[in-house]
Amino acid sequence: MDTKTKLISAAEQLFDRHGFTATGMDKLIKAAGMSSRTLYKHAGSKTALITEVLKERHRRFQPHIEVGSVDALFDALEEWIRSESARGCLFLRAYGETGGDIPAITEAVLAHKARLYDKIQDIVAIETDGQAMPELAEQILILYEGATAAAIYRGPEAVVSAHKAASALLQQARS
Amino acid sequence: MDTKTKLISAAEQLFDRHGFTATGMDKLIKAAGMSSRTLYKHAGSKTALITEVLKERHRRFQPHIEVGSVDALFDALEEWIRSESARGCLFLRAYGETGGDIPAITEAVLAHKARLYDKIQDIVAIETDGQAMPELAEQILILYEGATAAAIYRGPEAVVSAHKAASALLQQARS
DNA sequence: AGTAGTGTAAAACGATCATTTTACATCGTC
DNA sequence: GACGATGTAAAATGATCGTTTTACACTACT
Repeated sequence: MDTKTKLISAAEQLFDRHGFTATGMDKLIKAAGMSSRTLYKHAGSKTALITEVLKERHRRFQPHIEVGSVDALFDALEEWIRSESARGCLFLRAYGETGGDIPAITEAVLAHKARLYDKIQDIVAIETDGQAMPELAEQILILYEGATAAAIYRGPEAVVSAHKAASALLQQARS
Repeated sequence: MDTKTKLISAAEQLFDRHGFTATGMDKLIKAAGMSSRTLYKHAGSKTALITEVLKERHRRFQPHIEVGSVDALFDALEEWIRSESARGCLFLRAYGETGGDIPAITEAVLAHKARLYDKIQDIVAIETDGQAMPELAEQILILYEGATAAAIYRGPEAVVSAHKAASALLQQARS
Protein backbone atom coordinates (compact mmCIF):
# COMPACT_ATOMS: atom_id res chain seq x y z
CA MET A 1 0.00 0.00 0.00
CA ASP A 2 1.58 3.26 -1.08
CA THR A 3 1.85 6.34 1.08
CA LYS A 4 -1.05 8.30 -0.30
CA THR A 5 -3.45 5.35 -0.17
CA LYS A 6 -2.43 4.70 3.42
CA LEU A 7 -3.01 8.34 4.29
CA ILE A 8 -6.42 8.61 2.68
CA SER A 9 -7.74 5.42 4.20
CA ALA A 10 -6.46 6.30 7.67
CA ALA A 11 -8.03 9.74 7.31
CA GLU A 12 -11.34 8.31 6.15
CA GLN A 13 -11.48 6.08 9.21
CA LEU A 14 -10.68 8.84 11.68
CA PHE A 15 -13.01 11.39 10.06
CA ASP A 16 -15.81 8.86 10.08
CA ARG A 17 -15.22 7.81 13.64
CA HIS A 18 -14.53 11.17 15.32
CA GLY A 19 -15.63 13.88 12.90
CA PHE A 20 -13.65 16.14 10.60
CA THR A 21 -12.92 19.16 12.76
CA ALA A 22 -12.30 17.12 15.88
CA THR A 23 -9.67 15.02 14.12
CA GLY A 24 -6.34 16.85 14.43
CA MET A 25 -3.39 16.52 12.10
CA ASP A 26 -1.31 14.91 14.85
CA LYS A 27 -3.85 12.07 15.09
CA LEU A 28 -3.78 11.70 11.31
CA ILE A 29 0.03 11.60 11.32
CA LYS A 30 0.11 8.87 13.93
CA ALA A 31 -2.66 6.81 12.35
CA ALA A 32 -1.15 7.03 8.88
CA GLY A 33 2.31 6.20 10.24
CA MET A 34 4.17 8.98 8.51
CA SER A 35 5.82 12.29 9.23
CA SER A 36 3.94 15.55 9.01
CA ARG A 37 6.23 16.58 6.17
CA THR A 38 5.20 13.57 4.10
CA LEU A 39 1.55 14.10 4.92
CA TYR A 40 1.61 17.68 3.74
CA LYS A 41 3.54 16.77 0.62
CA HIS A 42 0.71 14.45 -0.39
CA ALA A 43 -2.32 16.20 1.00
CA GLY A 44 -1.41 19.87 0.74
CA SER A 45 -3.77 20.93 3.51
CA LYS A 46 -6.45 19.57 5.79
CA THR A 47 -9.19 20.95 3.57
CA ALA A 48 -7.65 19.28 0.52
CA LEU A 49 -7.32 16.04 2.49
CA ILE A 50 -11.00 16.11 3.44
CA THR A 51 -11.89 16.71 -0.20
CA GLU A 52 -9.77 13.79 -1.35
CA VAL A 53 -11.22 11.54 1.31
CA LEU A 54 -14.72 12.36 0.06
CA LYS A 55 -13.73 11.70 -3.53
CA GLU A 56 -12.19 8.37 -2.58
CA ARG A 57 -15.29 7.55 -0.54
CA HIS A 58 -17.40 8.22 -3.61
CA ARG A 59 -15.18 5.96 -5.74
CA ARG A 60 -15.47 3.20 -3.18
CA PHE A 61 -19.20 3.67 -2.80
CA GLN A 62 -19.84 3.88 -6.54
CA PRO A 63 -20.53 0.14 -7.07
CA HIS A 64 -23.29 0.36 -4.45
CA ILE A 65 -25.02 3.03 -6.53
CA GLU A 66 -24.42 1.77 -10.04
CA VAL A 67 -26.96 -1.02 -9.93
CA GLY A 68 -29.92 -2.02 -12.07
CA SER A 69 -32.86 -2.26 -9.71
CA VAL A 70 -34.36 -0.79 -6.56
CA ASP A 71 -33.87 -4.16 -4.88
CA ALA A 72 -30.17 -4.17 -5.72
CA LEU A 73 -29.87 -0.57 -4.54
CA PHE A 74 -31.17 -1.31 -1.06
CA ASP A 75 -29.38 -4.63 -0.84
CA ALA A 76 -26.13 -2.83 -1.57
CA LEU A 77 -26.90 -0.14 1.00
CA GLU A 78 -27.68 -2.76 3.61
CA GLU A 79 -24.42 -4.54 2.89
CA TRP A 80 -22.48 -1.28 3.18
CA ILE A 81 -24.06 -0.30 6.45
CA ARG A 82 -23.62 -3.74 7.97
CA SER A 83 -19.97 -4.03 6.99
CA GLU A 84 -18.75 -0.44 7.00
CA SER A 85 -20.48 1.84 9.42
CA ALA A 86 -23.77 3.20 10.60
CA ARG A 87 -22.56 6.70 11.40
CA GLY A 88 -24.62 8.53 8.83
CA CYS A 89 -23.74 9.89 5.44
CA LEU A 90 -20.12 11.10 5.54
CA PHE A 91 -20.83 13.61 2.77
CA LEU A 92 -23.67 15.31 4.60
CA ARG A 93 -21.63 15.25 7.79
CA ALA A 94 -18.76 17.03 6.02
CA TYR A 95 -21.19 19.57 4.63
CA GLY A 96 -22.70 20.17 8.06
CA GLU A 97 -19.36 20.51 9.83
CA THR A 98 -18.08 23.08 7.37
CA GLY A 99 -21.34 24.99 7.04
CA GLY A 100 -21.08 24.70 3.27
CA ASP A 101 -18.39 27.38 3.44
CA ILE A 102 -15.57 25.46 1.76
CA PRO A 103 -16.26 25.29 -2.00
CA ALA A 104 -14.16 22.19 -2.73
CA ILE A 105 -15.93 20.20 -0.04
CA THR A 106 -19.39 21.47 -0.96
CA GLU A 107 -18.70 20.58 -4.57
CA ALA A 108 -17.66 17.01 -3.71
CA VAL A 109 -20.78 16.55 -1.58
CA LEU A 110 -23.19 17.91 -4.18
CA ALA A 111 -21.54 15.91 -6.96
CA HIS A 112 -22.01 12.72 -4.96
CA LYS A 113 -25.66 13.48 -4.25
CA ALA A 114 -26.35 14.48 -7.84
CA ARG A 115 -24.91 11.16 -9.04
CA LEU A 116 -27.02 9.26 -6.52
CA TYR A 117 -30.21 11.02 -7.54
CA ASP A 118 -29.47 10.66 -11.26
CA LYS A 119 -28.95 6.96 -10.87
CA ILE A 120 -32.15 6.49 -8.88
CA GLN A 121 -34.04 8.33 -11.61
CA ASP A 122 -32.56 5.92 -14.16
CA ILE A 123 -33.51 2.89 -12.10
CA VAL A 124 -37.05 4.09 -11.52
CA ALA A 125 -37.49 4.86 -15.21
CA ILE A 126 -36.36 1.36 -16.11
CA GLU A 127 -38.49 -0.37 -13.51
CA THR A 128 -41.68 1.50 -14.42
CA ASP A 129 -41.12 1.79 -18.17
CA GLY A 130 -40.93 5.54 -17.72
CA GLN A 131 -44.51 5.67 -16.51
CA ALA A 132 -43.90 6.77 -12.93
CA MET A 133 -44.31 10.35 -11.78
CA PRO A 134 -41.01 12.18 -11.25
CA GLU A 135 -41.86 12.29 -7.56
CA LEU A 136 -41.23 8.58 -7.15
CA ALA A 137 -37.49 8.88 -7.72
CA GLU A 138 -37.29 11.56 -5.03
CA GLN A 139 -39.25 9.32 -2.67
CA ILE A 140 -36.83 6.45 -3.22
CA LEU A 141 -33.98 8.90 -2.62
CA ILE A 142 -35.63 10.00 0.61
CA LEU A 143 -36.02 6.40 1.78
CA TYR A 144 -32.35 5.89 0.97
CA GLU A 145 -31.26 8.94 2.95
CA GLY A 146 -33.67 8.12 5.73
CA ALA A 147 -32.41 4.56 6.06
CA THR A 148 -28.83 5.85 6.28
CA ALA A 149 -29.78 8.33 8.99
CA ALA A 150 -32.11 6.07 10.98
CA ALA A 151 -29.57 3.23 10.94
CA ILE A 152 -27.42 5.38 13.26
CA TYR A 153 -29.79 4.75 16.14
CA ARG A 154 -31.99 1.90 14.91
CA GLY A 155 -29.37 -0.28 13.29
CA PRO A 156 -29.20 -1.94 9.87
CA GLU A 157 -32.80 -3.17 10.18
CA ALA A 158 -33.81 0.35 9.18
CA VAL A 159 -32.50 -0.41 5.69
CA VAL A 160 -34.71 -3.48 5.50
CA SER A 161 -37.76 -1.41 6.39
CA ALA A 162 -36.84 1.24 3.83
CA HIS A 163 -36.32 -1.46 1.23
CA LYS A 164 -39.83 -2.79 1.76
CA ALA A 165 -41.33 0.69 1.62
CA ALA A 166 -39.52 1.39 -1.65
CA SER A 167 -40.78 -1.89 -3.11
CA ALA A 168 -44.32 -1.03 -2.09
CA LEU A 169 -44.19 2.42 -3.67
CA LEU A 170 -42.72 0.97 -6.84
CA GLN A 171 -45.38 -1.75 -7.01
CA GLN A 172 -48.07 0.85 -6.57
CA ALA A 173 -46.62 3.00 -9.37
CA ARG A 174 -46.71 0.03 -11.72
CA SER A 175 -50.38 -0.70 -11.29
CA MET B 1 -34.72 38.22 27.09
CA ASP B 2 -32.62 37.05 30.00
CA THR B 3 -28.95 36.17 29.80
CA LYS B 4 -29.24 32.43 29.59
CA THR B 5 -31.96 32.49 26.95
CA LYS B 6 -29.87 34.89 24.89
CA LEU B 7 -26.85 32.64 25.21
CA ILE B 8 -28.65 29.44 24.26
CA SER B 9 -30.37 30.92 21.25
CA ALA B 10 -27.17 32.54 19.97
CA ALA B 11 -25.37 29.22 20.45
CA GLU B 12 -28.10 27.28 18.66
CA GLN B 13 -27.80 29.60 15.67
CA LEU B 14 -24.02 29.40 15.45
CA PHE B 15 -23.87 25.64 16.01
CA ASP B 16 -26.50 25.11 13.33
CA ARG B 17 -24.82 27.44 10.87
CA HIS B 18 -21.16 26.52 11.34
CA GLY B 19 -21.04 23.26 13.25
CA PHE B 20 -20.31 22.53 16.91
CA THR B 21 -16.55 22.01 16.94
CA ALA B 22 -15.86 24.78 14.46
CA THR B 23 -17.73 27.31 16.59
CA GLY B 24 -15.27 28.77 19.09
CA MET B 25 -16.13 30.26 22.45
CA ASP B 26 -14.98 33.69 21.28
CA LYS B 27 -17.61 33.65 18.54
CA LEU B 28 -20.23 32.56 21.07
CA ILE B 29 -19.22 35.37 23.42
CA LYS B 30 -19.53 38.00 20.70
CA ALA B 31 -22.79 36.64 19.33
CA ALA B 32 -24.39 36.38 22.76
CA GLY B 33 -23.13 39.84 23.70
CA MET B 34 -21.70 38.90 27.07
CA SER B 35 -18.37 38.41 28.81
CA SER B 36 -16.68 35.02 28.90
CA ARG B 37 -17.08 35.06 32.66
CA THR B 38 -20.85 35.37 32.38
CA LEU B 39 -21.00 32.72 29.69
CA TYR B 40 -19.14 30.21 31.81
CA LYS B 41 -21.21 31.05 34.86
CA HIS B 42 -24.32 30.02 32.95
CA ALA B 43 -23.04 27.28 30.69
CA GLY B 44 -20.30 25.62 32.74
CA SER B 45 -18.46 24.28 29.72
CA LYS B 46 -18.77 23.98 25.97
CA THR B 47 -19.97 20.40 26.27
CA ALA B 48 -22.65 21.44 28.76
CA LEU B 49 -23.66 24.30 26.47
CA ILE B 50 -24.08 21.94 23.52
CA THR B 51 -26.18 19.65 25.68
CA GLU B 52 -28.40 22.50 26.80
CA VAL B 53 -28.77 23.75 23.23
CA LEU B 54 -29.96 20.30 22.20
CA LYS B 55 -32.43 20.13 25.07
CA GLU B 56 -33.78 23.58 24.21
CA ARG B 57 -33.99 22.55 20.56
CA HIS B 58 -36.04 19.54 21.59
CA ARG B 59 -38.36 21.75 23.64
CA ARG B 60 -38.84 24.10 20.73
CA PHE B 61 -39.33 21.24 18.28
CA GLN B 62 -41.71 19.32 20.53
CA PRO B 63 -44.95 20.88 19.17
CA HIS B 64 -43.92 19.67 15.71
CA ILE B 65 -43.80 16.11 16.99
CA GLU B 66 -46.73 16.06 19.34
CA VAL B 67 -49.43 15.92 16.69
CA GLY B 68 -52.34 13.63 15.97
CA SER B 69 -51.89 12.47 12.41
CA VAL B 70 -49.28 11.63 9.80
CA ASP B 71 -50.52 14.58 7.75
CA ALA B 72 -49.99 16.97 10.65
CA LEU B 73 -46.56 15.45 11.30
CA PHE B 74 -45.27 16.19 7.81
CA ASP B 75 -47.02 19.55 7.61
CA ALA B 76 -45.24 20.55 10.79
CA LEU B 77 -41.90 19.29 9.47
CA GLU B 78 -42.38 21.22 6.25
CA GLU B 79 -43.17 24.38 8.15
CA TRP B 80 -40.09 23.94 10.35
CA ILE B 81 -37.77 23.36 7.42
CA ARG B 82 -39.17 26.27 5.43
CA SER B 83 -38.95 28.72 8.31
CA GLU B 84 -35.99 27.45 10.33
CA SER B 85 -33.33 25.73 8.37
CA ALA B 86 -32.52 22.95 5.97
CA ARG B 87 -29.16 22.01 7.42
CA GLY B 88 -30.04 18.52 8.54
CA CYS B 89 -30.96 17.15 11.92
CA LEU B 90 -28.98 19.08 14.54
CA PHE B 91 -29.13 16.11 16.90
CA LEU B 92 -27.56 13.68 14.44
CA ARG B 93 -25.01 16.31 13.49
CA ALA B 94 -24.02 16.70 17.14
CA TYR B 95 -23.76 12.95 17.47
CA GLY B 96 -21.59 12.71 14.37
CA GLU B 97 -19.27 15.53 15.38
CA THR B 98 -18.61 14.05 18.79
CA GLY B 99 -18.37 10.45 17.64
CA GLY B 100 -20.88 9.48 20.30
CA ASP B 101 -18.06 9.89 22.82
CA ILE B 102 -19.69 12.47 25.09
CA PRO B 103 -22.37 10.76 27.20
CA ALA B 104 -24.46 13.85 27.94
CA ILE B 105 -24.72 14.72 24.25
CA THR B 106 -25.37 11.14 23.16
CA GLU B 107 -28.10 10.89 25.77
CA ALA B 108 -29.82 14.08 24.58
CA VAL B 109 -29.72 12.86 20.99
CA LEU B 110 -31.07 9.39 21.75
CA ALA B 111 -33.78 10.79 24.02
CA HIS B 112 -34.95 13.06 21.21
CA LYS B 113 -35.02 10.22 18.69
CA ALA B 114 -36.75 7.87 21.10
CA ARG B 115 -39.48 10.46 21.66
CA LEU B 116 -39.88 10.96 17.93
CA TYR B 117 -40.18 7.24 17.26
CA ASP B 118 -42.56 6.68 20.15
CA LYS B 119 -44.83 9.43 18.92
CA ILE B 120 -44.84 8.07 15.37
CA GLN B 121 -45.77 4.66 16.74
CA ASP B 122 -48.70 6.26 18.57
CA ILE B 123 -49.86 8.12 15.48
CA VAL B 124 -49.64 5.04 13.27
CA ALA B 125 -51.54 2.96 15.81
CA ILE B 126 -54.32 5.54 15.92
CA GLU B 127 -54.53 5.95 12.16
CA THR B 128 -54.67 2.23 11.45
CA ASP B 129 -56.66 1.13 14.51
CA GLY B 130 -53.60 -0.79 15.60
CA GLN B 131 -53.78 -3.07 12.61
CA ALA B 132 -50.56 -2.02 10.87
CA MET B 133 -47.38 -4.04 11.07
CA PRO B 134 -44.79 -2.58 13.44
CA GLU B 135 -42.64 -1.93 10.39
CA LEU B 136 -44.89 0.87 9.18
CA ALA B 137 -43.95 3.17 12.03
CA GLU B 138 -40.27 2.69 11.25
CA GLN B 139 -40.95 3.45 7.60
CA ILE B 140 -42.69 6.71 8.49
CA LEU B 141 -39.72 7.51 10.71
CA ILE B 142 -37.37 6.81 7.81
CA LEU B 143 -39.35 9.08 5.51
CA TYR B 144 -39.17 11.74 8.20
CA GLU B 145 -35.39 11.42 8.58
CA GLY B 146 -34.93 11.15 4.85
CA ALA B 147 -36.94 14.30 4.16
CA THR B 148 -34.84 16.17 6.71
CA ALA B 149 -31.61 14.98 5.11
CA ALA B 150 -32.66 15.34 1.47
CA ALA B 151 -33.99 18.85 2.10
CA ILE B 152 -30.38 19.94 2.59
CA TYR B 153 -29.70 19.62 -1.12
CA ARG B 154 -33.17 19.29 -2.67
CA GLY B 155 -35.01 21.92 -0.65
CA PRO B 156 -38.31 21.81 1.26
CA GLU B 157 -40.02 20.06 -1.66
CA ALA B 158 -38.41 16.88 -0.36
CA VAL B 159 -40.78 17.05 2.60
CA VAL B 160 -43.75 17.24 0.27
CA SER B 161 -42.58 14.10 -1.53
CA ALA B 162 -42.00 12.29 1.75
CA HIS B 163 -45.44 13.36 2.93
CA LYS B 164 -47.08 11.80 -0.12
CA ALA B 165 -45.10 8.60 0.27
CA ALA B 166 -46.13 8.35 3.92
CA SER B 167 -49.78 8.87 2.99
CA ALA B 168 -49.54 6.16 0.35
CA LEU B 169 -47.99 3.65 2.75
CA LEU B 170 -50.60 4.46 5.35
CA GLN B 171 -53.44 4.10 2.86
CA GLN B 172 -52.06 0.76 1.76
CA ALA B 173 -51.84 -0.46 5.36
CA ARG B 174 -55.49 0.41 5.90
CA SER B 175 -56.80 -1.65 3.00
C1' DA C 1 29.87 8.30 -8.15
C1' DG C 2 26.40 11.62 -8.11
C1' DT C 3 21.88 13.18 -7.89
C1' DA C 4 16.89 13.51 -7.70
C1' DG C 5 13.14 11.56 -5.23
C1' DT C 6 10.94 10.05 -1.18
C1' DG C 7 10.99 9.25 3.22
C1' DT C 8 11.81 10.24 8.80
C1' DA C 9 12.29 12.76 13.30
C1' DA C 10 11.68 16.72 15.76
C1' DA C 11 11.50 21.44 16.67
C1' DA C 12 9.32 25.76 15.85
C1' DC C 13 5.65 28.81 13.89
C1' DG C 14 1.87 31.99 15.15
C1' DA C 15 -2.92 31.37 15.77
C1' DT C 16 -6.60 29.77 18.14
C1' DC C 17 -8.62 26.65 21.53
C1' DA C 18 -11.50 26.27 26.08
C1' DT C 19 -11.15 28.02 30.47
C1' DT C 20 -9.80 30.88 34.61
C1' DT C 21 -8.56 34.96 36.85
C1' DT C 22 -8.11 39.80 38.32
C1' DA C 23 -10.21 44.06 38.90
C1' DC C 24 -14.15 46.88 38.62
C1' DA C 25 -19.27 48.53 37.84
C1' DT C 26 -24.23 48.37 38.62
C1' DC C 27 -27.92 46.65 40.59
C1' DG C 28 -32.15 45.83 43.82
C1' DT C 29 -32.75 44.66 48.81
C1' DC C 30 -32.42 44.48 53.88
C1' DG D 1 -25.65 52.64 53.23
C1' DA D 2 -23.70 48.16 53.27
C1' DC D 3 -24.32 43.77 50.70
C1' DG D 4 -24.77 39.96 47.78
C1' DA D 5 -25.93 38.96 43.19
C1' DT D 6 -25.02 39.76 38.41
C1' DG D 7 -22.85 41.86 35.11
C1' DT D 8 -18.44 43.83 32.17
C1' DA D 9 -13.62 44.27 30.27
C1' DA D 10 -9.36 42.31 29.57
C1' DA D 11 -5.40 39.70 30.50
C1' DA D 12 -3.41 35.24 31.31
C1' DT D 13 -3.55 30.10 31.38
C1' DG D 14 -1.62 26.00 29.16
C1' DA D 15 -3.00 23.07 25.56
C1' DT D 16 -3.78 22.20 20.92
C1' DC D 17 -4.54 23.82 16.24
C1' DG D 18 -2.76 23.55 11.16
C1' DT D 19 1.45 24.27 8.94
C1' DT D 20 6.46 25.01 7.93
C1' DT D 21 11.16 24.27 8.67
C1' DT D 22 15.70 22.27 9.61
C1' DA D 23 18.60 18.45 9.36
C1' DC D 24 19.34 13.89 7.98
C1' DA D 25 18.75 8.87 5.80
C1' DC D 26 17.61 5.63 2.19
C1' DT D 27 16.78 4.13 -2.48
C1' DA D 28 16.84 4.13 -7.56
C1' DC D 29 18.44 5.61 -11.67
C1' DT D 30 22.24 7.83 -15.08
